[in-house]
Amino acid sequence: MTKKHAQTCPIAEFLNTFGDAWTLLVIREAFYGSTRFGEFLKNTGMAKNILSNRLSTLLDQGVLRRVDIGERGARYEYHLTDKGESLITVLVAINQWANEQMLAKGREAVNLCARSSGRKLPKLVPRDHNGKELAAGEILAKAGPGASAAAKKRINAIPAS
Amino acid sequence: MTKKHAQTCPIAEFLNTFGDAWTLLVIREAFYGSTRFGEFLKNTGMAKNILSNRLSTLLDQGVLRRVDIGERGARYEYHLTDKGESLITVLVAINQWANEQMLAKGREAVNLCARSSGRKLPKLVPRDHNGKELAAGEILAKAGPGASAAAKKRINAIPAS
DNA sequence: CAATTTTAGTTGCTTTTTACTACCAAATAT
DNA sequence: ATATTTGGTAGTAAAAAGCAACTAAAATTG
Repeated sequence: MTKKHAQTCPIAEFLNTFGDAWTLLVIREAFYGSTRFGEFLKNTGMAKNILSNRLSTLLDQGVLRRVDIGERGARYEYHLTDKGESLITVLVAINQWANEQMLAKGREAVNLCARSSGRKLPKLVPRDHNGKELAAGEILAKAGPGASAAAKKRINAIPAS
Repeated sequence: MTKKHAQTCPIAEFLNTFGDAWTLLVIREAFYGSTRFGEFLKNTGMAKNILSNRLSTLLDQGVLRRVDIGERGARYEYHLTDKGESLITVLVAINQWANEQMLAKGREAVNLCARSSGRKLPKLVPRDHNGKELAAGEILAKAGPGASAAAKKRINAIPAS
């Protein structure tokens, strides 16, 4: 990414770190259990310098942490932090969406399942406080306390219905 | 993005279309109600040629559709298709994650709310079939019918516990 | 309806990023 | 002690992003 988004918007903020072709694949691999540089390399197929660069920013962002496992010197493993583990919801949402919308019916590539039961996870759906499913049109963005003046203006320009 | 991921993995598949700094911002804007080229341009801050390129691929992917609103000739609006609208879950997941993990406490920039009640959406969480919340470690990836041989091998290499 | 302005791009150029290959130092294995 | 693996860095060519200028068609306006 050549320039950072200046917008104070969670989506833009997210894209500043994850808005490229590889970073989420590294996260996927971390969830799959990869910890070593070479594992990430092999399982994603990315170039070494790109992986090196992405690992750095993920460390900087506190999404991964580096553990020294060297017996007679430095040798590292990369592990998800709590912040990183909390990305599971995003990964599940993307996995389910792409399985359903990008792959042919009955041709899901990877299903996420509960370890205990082995059953496929039920589909994540936005709901209101009463548990009622919400369609996209029933959801409204509201500026929060951290929104910039520009963001507030933009958000408030959205018709309330 | 300079090369497409070859992996048959929903995350990789998703990244082939959305793995860049701008595409999800265009989707965000579509949810916020932008429909015209100029609106997307102004509200995202992206370059014209990049927007043009991204709109094309989103049309190709069936995420957006183009509606001719010209009175005496062609003039277009871009609208989310059903496929596009179903991205709402991904957007909600990202919005909630970034609000919580990337912005300072109490400094949320944009909260997604139910239109009917005005209340903030409850946090999306992966659950099992009984509605029990699942931590990242309680979720397991399983190869589906569409997985390539390589993907199957990779997925099956993940320890079942 | 003629002239002006706006919209929605496209084109060409420069800068930045990616992809690829070669190289290297430290850690580990033999 | 030597060989091999691991985890990078450096250099370079190709691709993509960013930016400004240009354009054609549509909409507005007088």
